[in-house]
Amino acid sequence: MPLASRPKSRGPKPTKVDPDHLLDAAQAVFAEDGLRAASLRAIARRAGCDPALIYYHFASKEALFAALLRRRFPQLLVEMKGLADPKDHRPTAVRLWEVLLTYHRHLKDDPGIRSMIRGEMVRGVEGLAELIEEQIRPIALCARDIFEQGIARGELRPDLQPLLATFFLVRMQIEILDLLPALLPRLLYLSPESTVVTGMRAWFDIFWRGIALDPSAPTPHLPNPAA
Amino acid sequence: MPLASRPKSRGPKPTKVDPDHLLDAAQAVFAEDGLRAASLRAIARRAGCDPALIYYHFASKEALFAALLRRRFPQLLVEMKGLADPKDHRPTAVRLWEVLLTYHRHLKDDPGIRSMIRGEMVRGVEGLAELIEEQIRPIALCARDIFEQGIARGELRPDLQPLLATFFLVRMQIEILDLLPALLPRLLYLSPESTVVTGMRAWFDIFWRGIALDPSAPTPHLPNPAA
DNA sequence: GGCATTATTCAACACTTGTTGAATTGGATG
DNA sequence: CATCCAATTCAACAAGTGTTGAATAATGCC
Repeated sequence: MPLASRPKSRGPKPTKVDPDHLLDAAQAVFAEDGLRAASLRAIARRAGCDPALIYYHFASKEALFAALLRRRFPQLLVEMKGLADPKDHRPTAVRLWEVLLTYHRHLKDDPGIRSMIRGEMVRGVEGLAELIEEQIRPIALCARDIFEQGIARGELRPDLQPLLATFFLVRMQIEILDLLPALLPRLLYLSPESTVVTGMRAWFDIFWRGIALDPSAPTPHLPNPAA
Repeated sequence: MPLASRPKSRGPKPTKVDPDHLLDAAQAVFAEDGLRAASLRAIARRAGCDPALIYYHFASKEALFAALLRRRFPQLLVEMKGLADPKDHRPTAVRLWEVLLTYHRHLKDDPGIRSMIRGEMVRGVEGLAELIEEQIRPIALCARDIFEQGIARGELRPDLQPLLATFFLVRMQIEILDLLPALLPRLLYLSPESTVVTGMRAWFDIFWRGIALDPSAPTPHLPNPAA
C-alpha cells in the first residue's frame, strides 16, 4: 500500500489531508501575508491539495481563521489559569516571569497568529474582533489576577493599575518576539534567537523594577526560556 | 469659471488633484487595509480621480507607499534631533516624556502608517524593510542618545542598554496609540482618547521607575499631550 | 459484487487586482 | 487661431480572488 506517495491520481485520496494539516498550512500562509492578503490557493498549495477541499472542511476563509484561533488559545488559557492560582505562593516576580515564558513557549513559532491578531484588532474587522477578544480576555484576566495578588501580598506598588500593567507586560513580550529579531540584529550584532532572550531579560528587568514595591530588592533567579 | 464643481466631464481637469491629495487618500486606505490588501482603485475613489492618474504621479503602488514614508518621517526626525541636543540640560525624565509627546503628536492621526510600518517590518517585504529602516534608524538613534546622556549625567542606571530601552519606550507608545483604544474601552470604562492619555502616563510611570538610577526620587511635572 | 459514504478534484463563475497605451481636454504660448 | 504640454480619463489586459456544483475515486458495509 503506497500510503505516503500520493500517486498524483486526479481522484480523491480519502482521509489523507485532515483538517489539522490544513490549519498548519493556513497558519503559515496567514503568517506571511495577513488574513486579507493570504489566498486560499496559496494555502491549498502548501497543504498539497485543491483549494476546494478547504471548503469541505471549513465554511469560509474567515471560518478557517477562527478555527486557527480556537486551536491555539485554549491551551494557553489552561496554563495561565494554573499560573494565576492564588495558592501559588512563589514570589510575584517569578510568577510574572513565568507568564512571559508561557507566552514565549506558545507563540514563538506562530508569527502568523500574532500579527494577524494585532492587525484584525486594530482595524476591527466585523465579527473577528469580537472572536479574538473572547479568546484573549480570559487569558488577560488571569495575568491581571497575578498583579492583584501581588499588590495584596505587598510585593507590588499599591497604586498600580493591574489591567494596564497586564497590557504592558504581555504586549511587549509579543513585540519582542515579532519586531526585535527584525530590527536589532542589524544594529547590535546578535542572532535573532539570542535577540529574543536578551530582549526578554532586559524588558523584565526594567518592568519589574518599575512595578515592585521595593525596587532595590534583588530579583530572584529567573530561568531562561527552553529552547 | 466653475472651479470646484468638477462638471463630470470625462476629460481632464488639470492641476486639480495634486500628489499630496493622493498621498492623503493613500494613507487613509492603507490604514484600513494594509499595504498589500489596499487597492489602487479604492485610493483613487477616495481621492476622487481615476486609478490611472496615480501612475502619472507615482511609478507604482510601492512607490506610493515609499512617498508616504518620506513625507512623514523627516519632520519627526527634525524634532527628535532637537530633543537629543546634548546642550539640553532638563531632567532626563522630562526629555524622555517629550519623546513620547513628539511621537504622539506626529503619529496620532496616522494609524495607517503605524500599522503598515510594523507589518512590513515583520514580514520583511523585499526593499521596503530597508527603506523603513533607513527612515527610522536616525530617529531611534536620537532617542538612544538621550538615554546615553542620562547615564552619563548619573540620572539613569549605568547597566541600561540604551538601544533596547529606546525600543521599549517608543514601541510601547505606538502600541498605546494603536491597540489600547481598541482593547481597553470594553474592559475599563474610558473613552478611546482618555485611554491614550491614561495609558501614556501609566506607562511612563512604570518605565521611568524602571530605568532611573534613584527610583524613589519624585518625577518632575509632565504635561499632558496637546489635544 | 453492489452501494452508499467520504474525501477529493475539476472546471467554471463573477469579480477584483496592478498596470498600461491610447485618447481627450484644458490652459498657456506663439 | 494653431501648437504644445501637462493632467486626466477610458478601456482593456492578464492574472489572481473566494466560492460553488458537478464529477470522481477509494473505502467500508451488506
